Amino acid sequence: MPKLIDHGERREEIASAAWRVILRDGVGAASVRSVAAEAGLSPGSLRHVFASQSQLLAFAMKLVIDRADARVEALTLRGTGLQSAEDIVVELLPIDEERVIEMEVYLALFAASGSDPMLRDARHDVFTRVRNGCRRIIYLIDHGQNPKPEAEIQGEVTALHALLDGLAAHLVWQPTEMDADQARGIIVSHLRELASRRKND
Amino acid sequence: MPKLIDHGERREEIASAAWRVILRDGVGAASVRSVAAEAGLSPGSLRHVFASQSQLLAFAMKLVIDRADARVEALTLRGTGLQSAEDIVVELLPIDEERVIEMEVYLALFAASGSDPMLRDARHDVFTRVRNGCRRIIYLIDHGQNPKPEAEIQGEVTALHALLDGLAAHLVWQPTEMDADQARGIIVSHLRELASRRKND
DNA sequence: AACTTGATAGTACAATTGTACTTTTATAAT
DNA sequence: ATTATAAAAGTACAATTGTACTATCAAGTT
Repeated sequence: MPKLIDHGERREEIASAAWRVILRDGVGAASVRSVAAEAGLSPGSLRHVFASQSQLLAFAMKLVIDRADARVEALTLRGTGLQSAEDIVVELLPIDEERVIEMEVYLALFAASGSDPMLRDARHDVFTRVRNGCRRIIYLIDHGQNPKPEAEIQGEVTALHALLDGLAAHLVWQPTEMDADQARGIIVSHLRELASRRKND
Repeated sequence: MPKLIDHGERREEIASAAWRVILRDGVGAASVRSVAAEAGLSPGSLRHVFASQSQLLAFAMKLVIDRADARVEALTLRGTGLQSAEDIVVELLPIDEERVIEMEVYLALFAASGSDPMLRDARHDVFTRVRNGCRRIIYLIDHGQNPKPEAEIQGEVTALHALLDGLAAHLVWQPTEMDADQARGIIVSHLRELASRRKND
């Protein structure tokens, strides 16, 4: 029997090396060679784990959401639905360096996914998971209220998702014009207005 | 004296060829050669007009906003501030094919601008122009109301801008999950709530 | 008609890319 | 100790890249 390697772990190592390259030099520079060098591997070794560049980048994209999911799951939720919703949403914003890195990679790969079938699949998967997170948040706010028609809930989920991604994009791409406190304030007041509107009707 | 060419017009021709390439094959495929071929020119000719690839892509990015600006300027504004604001915002959303194309190019270049100095400048310029458009919209809604503290207006401008870009991104990247009517509805109800909140206090 | 000069075409080159392939190394079962 | 085999390294190759360069074309001034 030969040497055996934990493929899952190795994949994460390589993907995080890809993150570093994307952060430093952009998606365009994330070639098989440069990522392999960043990970301290030979291109041949990398190819042993990821059969193609698309696979590598798709994995790197999904890893972003895995990490965010893990952080949200680890949250101990506070009292009211609104408070918990705020905690979750804030966790999804790129408010510290670690989260900025993740978000930058997320957006770069999203925008670069173009027509590559593998990246398109990953993009759709990631989009759906974030959308579901937004749905959970809206349900949390709804908790204890009169149930609303599904169509209205859909609209609110969609709006929250768009606002969240827009804020994230601005935080990453124009940090001089948007800072974490501002973004947090916008999201929190959006949720509060939503909750108070619910109470009033 | 030799043949003289309208450089401005030629630049727009080449930039729109670049748009087509970016749409068809993604930003990564927008090489000097492929864009030249799409425009029916030789790479040498293209280089005569754009000294580098960065210049070409930066120009292509700014052209998107020039077009959108022109459309907004051409609008004959309707009655109340709120109605006009709605007209403008809707004009900025990618609701038909022409606008989808523009937005796709806008986002692709935005995300690819990474650390290229020329693209960074163009990105900042474009961001500022959209931000100013949002400011104009908020002022339109404010029109005739009690003037609000500047800080509050800033927050509303920032939020509107983020929501707008987020909706645009989803329309372009996940058209199956977000359609033009939905996006328009979200933006319009956002503006209406904003206006009614103004009236109440 | 000759010429000047911008516009265009074409070619060349070094660098980098994704992928395929072969060789070497290391480890666990026999 | 031998061996089977996964992992890693290394090499090769065709294709594409940005840019530089030279040659050709065309138009308007003289």
